[in-house]
Amino acid sequence: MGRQPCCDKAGMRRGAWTAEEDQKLINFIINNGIHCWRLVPKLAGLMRCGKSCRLRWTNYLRPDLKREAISQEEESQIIQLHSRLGNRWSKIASYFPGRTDNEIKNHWNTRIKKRLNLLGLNPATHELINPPNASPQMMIDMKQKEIGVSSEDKSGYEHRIWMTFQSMNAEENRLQVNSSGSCSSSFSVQDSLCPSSSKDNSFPSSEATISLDDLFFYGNLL
DNA sequence: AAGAGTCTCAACCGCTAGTTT
DNA sequence: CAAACTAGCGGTTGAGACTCT
Repeated sequence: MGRQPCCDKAGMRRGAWTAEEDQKLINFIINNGIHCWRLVPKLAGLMRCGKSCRLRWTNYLRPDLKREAISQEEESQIIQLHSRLGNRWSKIASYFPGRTDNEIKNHWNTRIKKRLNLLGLNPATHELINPPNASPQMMIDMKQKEIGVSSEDKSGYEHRIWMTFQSMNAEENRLQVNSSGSCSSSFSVQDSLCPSSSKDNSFPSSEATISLDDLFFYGNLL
């Protein structure tokens, strides 16, 4: 025989929490702390299951939660972390004090994911999906490491996407594209390190536009 | 003004790893 | 050791808000 069930599901309230329920939960946790979620609803006088109380507290009532919208910097960080960690939302959230895994997951699913799709990027892998007119050479010579999309708004805030590549024979490079399609690259690969098979033997140089012109097309879509 | 379509996000569901009996 | 539970996680849903026509 195992332990007692956490709650009797019959008679439990579900759905949106009322202000009164919130206050009961806050008061209880402030006065007693959190020891066992199973007992919280009973002791706090709530007709909710412990799981529901835990979720309400961690995602909404905790006093250390940030209330403001996710910033552009945070969004960039989320994209970078997601490229490394995948959908491990709690792990990603641990890098953002005051943010919850649910909040970051929602932001990803409703905004970032959509934008990556628009850019022709696979949100799961962050890699380009069939870029139009992509140079096969680029795909061979360059291994995409990370890609990010800065947020934009309707008040004319600059759209910006960036990609970090690891050239097969060279150091890491970073390239940024803004919404107008112009490019500010920071390639710093020396000629001697360039693959001999590249078109002009100077690929990718700081002047190289390579076939990332294709990428500018995406920039204009933002 | 109103109906339809879209978006947001709080809350729930189902699963898993670890714990307790 | 097995059964049953807890806490936490990621996926999904749906009500309400918002936007468009």
